[in-house]
Amino acid sequence: MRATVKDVARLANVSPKTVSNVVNGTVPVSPATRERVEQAMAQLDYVPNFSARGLRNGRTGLIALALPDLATPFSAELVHEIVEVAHGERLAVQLEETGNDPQRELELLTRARANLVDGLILNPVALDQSAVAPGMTLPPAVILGEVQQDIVDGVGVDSVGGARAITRALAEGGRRRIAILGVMRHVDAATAETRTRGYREALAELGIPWDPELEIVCDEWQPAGGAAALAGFLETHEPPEALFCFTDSLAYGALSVLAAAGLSVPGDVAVAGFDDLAMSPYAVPALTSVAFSRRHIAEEAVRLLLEQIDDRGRPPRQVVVPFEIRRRASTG
Amino acid sequence: MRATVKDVARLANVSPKTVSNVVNGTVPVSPATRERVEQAMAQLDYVPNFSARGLRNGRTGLIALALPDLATPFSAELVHEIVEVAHGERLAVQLEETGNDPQRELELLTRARANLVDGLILNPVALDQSAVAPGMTLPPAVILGEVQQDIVDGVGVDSVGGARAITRALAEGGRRRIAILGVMRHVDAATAETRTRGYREALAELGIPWDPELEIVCDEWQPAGGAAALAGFLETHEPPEALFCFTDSLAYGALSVLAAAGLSVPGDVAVAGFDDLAMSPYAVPALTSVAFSRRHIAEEAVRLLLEQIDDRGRPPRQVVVPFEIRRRASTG
DNA sequence: TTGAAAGCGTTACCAC
DNA sequence: GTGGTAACGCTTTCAA
Repeated sequence: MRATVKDVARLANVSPKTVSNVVNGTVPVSPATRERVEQAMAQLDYVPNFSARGLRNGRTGLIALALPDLATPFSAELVHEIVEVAHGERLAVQLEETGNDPQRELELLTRARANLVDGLILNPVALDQSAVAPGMTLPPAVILGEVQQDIVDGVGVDSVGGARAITRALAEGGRRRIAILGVMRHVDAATAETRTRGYREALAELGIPWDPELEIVCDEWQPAGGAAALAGFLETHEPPEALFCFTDSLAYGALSVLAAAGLSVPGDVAVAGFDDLAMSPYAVPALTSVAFSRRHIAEEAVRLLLEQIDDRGRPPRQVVVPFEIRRRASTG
Repeated sequence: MRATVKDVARLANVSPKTVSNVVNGTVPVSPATRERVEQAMAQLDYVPNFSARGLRNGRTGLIALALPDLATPFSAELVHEIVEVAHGERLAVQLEETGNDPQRELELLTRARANLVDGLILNPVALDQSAVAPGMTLPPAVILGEVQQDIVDGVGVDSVGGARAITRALAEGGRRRIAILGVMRHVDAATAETRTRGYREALAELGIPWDPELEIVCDEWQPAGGAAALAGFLETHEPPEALFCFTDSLAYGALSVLAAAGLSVPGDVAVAGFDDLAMSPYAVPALTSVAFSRRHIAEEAVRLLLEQIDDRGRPPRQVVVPFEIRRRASTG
């Protein structure tokens, strides 16, 4: 059986309260007592019971991270940073997968495993504003991605700006037939919308007429989905001069299809992505992308969450992290 | 303030125990009572307090998953499957990152956050047998990867067999100068050792003399590490006819370097990996790899863990999941 | 600076 | 089938 505060207290000849004081370090304890208690803890291999602590003071030291698809490289990079940052704040991270299901997203946000986790970092895909009624009491939560919920804290990239900048970068070599890959039809995805908007704004600024044919639909933002969508496009259309893929994962699929079709990148088609995944410099050819710091996002998200936990009802706040274009071989 | 069993009981005119019975469904409850209680729960938006439940019955419904590096695509695929399988067993997953630190691995395994999680799935890199003394009482734990701990449950692939099979596959076209990428020098990594062993066994079977020069050292199993190691090799050696990379991530780095060096794959060098990541079919060229089911691993790991939780002290068990060679363009 | 007692929300045990 | 009571391990009063 595992040792409890009582066991430690008995062995150290103190009261349970004193043991607690030593463990938590809030109240000063005399060095001699502290020494005795610490020795007793070591001897009994004492580990605090987090359930009991959580029950007593309403905090578990656990936060939940909910992402639509955990299997992607992007999720991995984000999870990694959030776990690391949370660890630095002595928080553990519990993982949830929402699978693009708005119902599941909403459920987490409202009911939550409300009493197991202190707060929630959520990357919703299809959660729309109206779902969260203003009256509801929400758990401390931070939304990742496009800012659409002004009721909750949010952290996101400037998707419109990034899309505009990368579209302009693709146009630099004089290319004007610029396509995008990743427009969503069946899902109401804010990220796809904002990136489309940035693309269109760039076209307007460049004086390039908008051609709806060049907005390639792809509901699955994975290499397989991107490959299938682009392959379908090439069956009925001339290749574009440039292609902006809404994520690097989509771009990998695109590069694969272009290589198979005997089209050279960037000779025939310049290709760019968004996210700048860790492996994008090692794509063939190395992929130009819109980069932003996952660490930065993680830090802001955890910080905002802790602020909310400490001060419920503080007004919601939005943070936008900056992006940067990384030019590599895929755009020449 | 959040509703408790007492609030629900009062509203439904029953005792707290009855509410508990309804929630847990172990003891039969009359339909009428059940109806009243469920209505009261809905009305009060009742959510059970997991800390209290955990304190009371010694189970939290949380398991920990500890991986060396969460940022890799492989981790993402594994995490995804384990979270899904655990979810099916009504378990939540808490994530830990060990960063190849044996100290951290050992700490998790022995002390653990012992009272917050019911069990632990651990993918150790450098944990050696001797670290875990036979006398220690360990929490329920399952080790992922090479079977080296016969004190604990384990789930792994047949790394030796996979490495041998892929080496033989690389030799099929008559190639005899076959190199490997991913041998570890600074880390005592079981996976690297077993894959090296499989490679050497295949060479012996094929009658190909062993050349230590062709065992390329690379301590970092990422595209960047693989690229750097292979680039260094090519500076002082002729290119091999075939290259077995110990993971697909390493292979991505290798493909990138070979393309930059103007070497064709598979024309000049056939390349194969291990893991068969989701994006490997979309590498340029599509990557041949040793495949195994992450889902299978997840199912076995969670199953073994649950068995242990239900029956502490049952003798440790080892599971080996099968592999399969997936031939793609990178080997012709 | 330390001790005693109460209570967090839940469920197991035992009565009815 | 249902209700009381006690206990899980911890921390927060309040006293000394």
